[in-house]
Amino acid sequence: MNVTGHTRRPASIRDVATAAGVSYQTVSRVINDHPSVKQSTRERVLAAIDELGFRRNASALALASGRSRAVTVLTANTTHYGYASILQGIEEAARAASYAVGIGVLESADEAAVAAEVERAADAGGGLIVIAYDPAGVRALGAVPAELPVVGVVETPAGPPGGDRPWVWTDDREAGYEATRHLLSLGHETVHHVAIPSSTRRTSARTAGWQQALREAGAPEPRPVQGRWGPAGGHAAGLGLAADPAVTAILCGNDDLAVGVLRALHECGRSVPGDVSIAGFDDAPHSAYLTPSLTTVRLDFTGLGRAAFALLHGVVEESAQIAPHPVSVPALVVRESSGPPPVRP
Amino acid sequence: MNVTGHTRRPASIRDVATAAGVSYQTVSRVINDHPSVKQSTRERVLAAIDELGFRRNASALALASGRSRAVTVLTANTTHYGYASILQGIEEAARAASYAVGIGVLESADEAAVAAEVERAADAGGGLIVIAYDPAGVRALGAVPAELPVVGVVETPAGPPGGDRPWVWTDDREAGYEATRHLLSLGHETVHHVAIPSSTRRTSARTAGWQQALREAGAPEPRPVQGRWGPAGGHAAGLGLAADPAVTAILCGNDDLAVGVLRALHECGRSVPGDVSIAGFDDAPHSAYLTPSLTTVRLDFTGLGRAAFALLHGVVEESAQIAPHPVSVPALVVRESSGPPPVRP
DNA sequence: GCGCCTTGTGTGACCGGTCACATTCATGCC
DNA sequence: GGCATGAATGTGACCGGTCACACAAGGCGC
Repeated sequence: MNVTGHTRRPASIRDVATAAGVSYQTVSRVINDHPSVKQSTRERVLAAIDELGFRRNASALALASGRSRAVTVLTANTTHYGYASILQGIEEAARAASYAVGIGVLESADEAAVAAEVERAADAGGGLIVIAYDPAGVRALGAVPAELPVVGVVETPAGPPGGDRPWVWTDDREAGYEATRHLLSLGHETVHHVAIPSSTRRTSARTAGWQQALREAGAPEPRPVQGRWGPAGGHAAGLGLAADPAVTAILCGNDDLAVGVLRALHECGRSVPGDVSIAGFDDAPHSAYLTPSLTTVRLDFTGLGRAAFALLHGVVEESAQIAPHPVSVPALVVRESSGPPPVRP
Repeated sequence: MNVTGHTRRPASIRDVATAAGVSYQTVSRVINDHPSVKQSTRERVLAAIDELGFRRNASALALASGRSRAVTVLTANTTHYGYASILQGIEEAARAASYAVGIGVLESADEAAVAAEVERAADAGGGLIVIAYDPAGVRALGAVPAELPVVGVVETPAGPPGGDRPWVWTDDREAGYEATRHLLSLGHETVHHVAIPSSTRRTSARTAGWQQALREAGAPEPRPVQGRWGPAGGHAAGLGLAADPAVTAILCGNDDLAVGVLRALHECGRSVPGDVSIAGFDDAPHSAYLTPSLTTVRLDFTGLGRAAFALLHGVVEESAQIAPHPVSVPALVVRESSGPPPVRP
């Protein structure tokens, strides 16, 4: 609450200049740490800056200098663990490079809605990072005008999504493969699968890895159950699988789904891992503390976010280029929820 | 990929103007939907805009018009359910008002670090929303220069945090009170408490509500166990409580902590709710699907975020003012994890 | 004692928009 | 027919910075 009551407009460098008895250019030199300013002058200007509460106008800076030092993240979700962690990684790296971080949520995968959101993000200026793990994200990545600097966080590097845009990725296919191999190695005849909503109309990379492992092992390939996001989706899908006594192992598209599946099995009186083994993806913070604790595949989302920013930074600043490769190998974490199948009667 | 190879600077309204054979002001009128532009002219300009891929420069717009239509959210965390949900609510409301949303993470509560982050956020222009649920956030709210438009999302409206800034809040104290009353009403002699890290040096509002309920009921007041964030913190705290046979009811500062406490009790062979009852806060998505499902207090974080933005919007645009009151009443959700205490031998 | 470089400072144009005002032309009214 | 009115468009200044360049004063070599 200032005493004057009405909000006066903030001080500009010219205000500071007159207050300090110098030209605006000298003020500009001071705030930019230009060497050739006399010490006494510098102090006078700094005093004026402090007194007037001068704050450099970001818009004017961006307009005049051309560089915006901003990145906007487009994502379909901000609350799911994986998405939130990627965002966190991006923010970390951006902060270190003193970039501003903006977010835009793709609430619907609808063509027009996505286009509008991309437009908004583009208007914000600066670079773009699009999390293209789902249809909305993939569509958004495709809708980004060609002249804008953009990096995609994608599920699979090959294939149409992303076009010729730079991208980063985690090896979700490998993760799915590893997890499935683990379950098969315990003696399960096959592994059922509750899939996350996929980025393409076909199947997610995780699902593809699962399929590959089954095929290599010569195991039967049950049809994957399409889950919605979140524990509720897992629960719904799990109720169906729990009713089938032939199901002894379930690979869940992420840990959230796994929570729902665990609950569904519990409700149907099937024990984990006694009757059914469960594995998830992501190693969310609570997964280790569930009962039973969850076997899962850990993916370095935060590192992925950092890599995405680093890549964008390289593109925008046209300096060091970073090779777009998987930033980390997925790590299988075996816990209580997976074990050998029940002995056949 | 444009054929020229080198990135040419984006088209401005003057480029569009010459291409369409009109003045730059006419272009400005077209992009602002000014009524008095001849239909044929408008079409000509729109065609030129389309052809040149013109995009209105956000910085120039903000600089010239004064209005920035941006809000920066300062928060200590983006992944915890409550924080993430508030952010989601803010984004939703901001998107509806076509505001850009920026985020700044307060990684440390250290005075200098917080000040630097506030500075960065202020530089970004536009309004600020500070989530002041923790020491870093409270400190940040206090460090915001007086002349900047800011709204705090606070734990308790009274008291020093926030100063005379506008704020929104959820009635965490009431939530703590309700949950404790519920547990007492089941017949527990008293309720133990694992607290979330508090916003002040004293106790969180949730803890205060718990205390009040115990006092009113004349129940003994055990010292609250200070937990860190997340399931790991809950687990550590839970191991201590699980060892004490006198403990029959535990109120956890949030659902994440509750997951850890549940696990700790399980490891110590104490059943829930048979031996010990558990309640949490927040009603996180997975809480309903845990085994046992978690009794908790639901708080409308998304609505809180929307309200925070609405308030800021009112402050910035100096139009409709919204009364800063609790946006929703906390709702107790009773599930499997709470029940009567075990019968004394 | 003159030119020359260095240090310190100021001036004008510019970034890409908006705003206030001026101008042109067609129309309606008396 | 003269004039006010309104629609359609253009001109100049301005927002708050940066950049390129000009310029004054002092130190140094010759």
